[in-house]
Amino acid sequence: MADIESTSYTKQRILDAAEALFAEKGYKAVTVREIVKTAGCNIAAVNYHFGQKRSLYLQVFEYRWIPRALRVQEAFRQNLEKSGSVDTAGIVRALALAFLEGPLSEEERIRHNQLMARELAHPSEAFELVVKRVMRPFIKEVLELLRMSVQRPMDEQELVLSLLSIFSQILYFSSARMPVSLFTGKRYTSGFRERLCEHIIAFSLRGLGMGEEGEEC
Amino acid sequence: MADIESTSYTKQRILDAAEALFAEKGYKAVTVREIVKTAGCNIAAVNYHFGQKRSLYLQVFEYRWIPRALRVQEAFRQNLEKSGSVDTAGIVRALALAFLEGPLSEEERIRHNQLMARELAHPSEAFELVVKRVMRPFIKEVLELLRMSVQRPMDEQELVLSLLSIFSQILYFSSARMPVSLFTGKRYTSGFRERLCEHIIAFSLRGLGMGEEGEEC
DNA sequence: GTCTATAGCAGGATAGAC
DNA sequence: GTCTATCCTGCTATAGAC
Repeated sequence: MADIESTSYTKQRILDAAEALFAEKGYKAVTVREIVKTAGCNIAAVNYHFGQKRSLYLQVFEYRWIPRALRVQEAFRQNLEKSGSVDTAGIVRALALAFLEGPLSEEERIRHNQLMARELAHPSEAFELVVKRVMRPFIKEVLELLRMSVQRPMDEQELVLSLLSIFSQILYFSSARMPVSLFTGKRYTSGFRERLCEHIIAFSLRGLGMGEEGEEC
Repeated sequence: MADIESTSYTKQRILDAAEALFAEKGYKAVTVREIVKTAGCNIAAVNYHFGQKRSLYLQVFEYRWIPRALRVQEAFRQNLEKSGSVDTAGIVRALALAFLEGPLSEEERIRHNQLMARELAHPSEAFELVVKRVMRPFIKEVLELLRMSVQRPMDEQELVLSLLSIFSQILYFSSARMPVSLFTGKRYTSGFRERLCEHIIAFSLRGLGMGEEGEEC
């Protein structure tokens, strides 16, 4: 991540274009021609910088997705620190805020979550990388925090499943925007996003068996 | 749906093969050649029966996905009837059971949910059809039931969002099997599926603000 | 490091025999 | 209604000039 920033500007443009297109349409549905057209360069540039389409896809994760995921994790830690007390409510709120309002622009967040939703549904080599470098350490970290804070008796498996329930909502509400808009009758304005965030926090906290506590965003 | 059963056997085989492949790989990633190879027929048969690839995709929804979704809805109603009292716990349980253990074979259910997950992430004309004929009426039906049964004061929007939270978990736990297995350390045996089902029911019931009630599957 | 040109192949779709 | 044979487009990937 340090050296890639010093490399060719064209390479950066290709990575950006590729990520946006892969997120929107999926690997197979995107053509290299489309990518270079968006990036404003020639088709041979992809081969020069990445060798082949597949390795471009993997490097999108390596140099774009993973660093961004680490920024989200860092935001979670900062949210937690700001909230002072490390209780369950604080953890869930810090999680939801980091993933739904966090350090990413709205566009970046959609791209980020869609790319992940695609890998979840159809894991590839990229997924292994993400599990190892991002998900496994983060899940471990959050589980440890939750384990200490949760009051109600709860075995390890229930804790893991509850965390996955929380992630499932975060992913759903940020990936499946169309059905959410359809059934709530609301467009994704910033006010509505805050409302969604509050809902996920409240629903999940109760789901974890914590009564109502702080409710402001 | 009545007349399609009387049509050519080849047409049925193509629909079956196409659905399985579209669910697994997505529209663009599947080739017509692959479909006819799986269906054991010739490539010209697709053109004869469906005109073009796109309309084959749409007819998969028309003649396979939608009828199956209606069977799941019917299972929900029967679950509800069996449970006797129409309280919130009964509704949530009937929902989760219909979608996660319901009338579909394990294979059918994965296919069904993956196809939906794909449409959610990238809605096409098929999604409009599904919204109109399946989702909108069903959401309306379940919302009405919930509205009558929920005790705690809850506005209409909160009710809709809570229902979506429940669906998000159902979809996640049946589509994202790999990460779920990874982080729980469990394979998707029938015992584990029951455990997941119980988790979703318990988490969602608490999420809706109902305390613990019946807990057997 | 970026381009043009092109090889080589796989895809969707169709014509026409049976 | 199902087949074989074929058209043509658009894809990835590379060779080679600049």
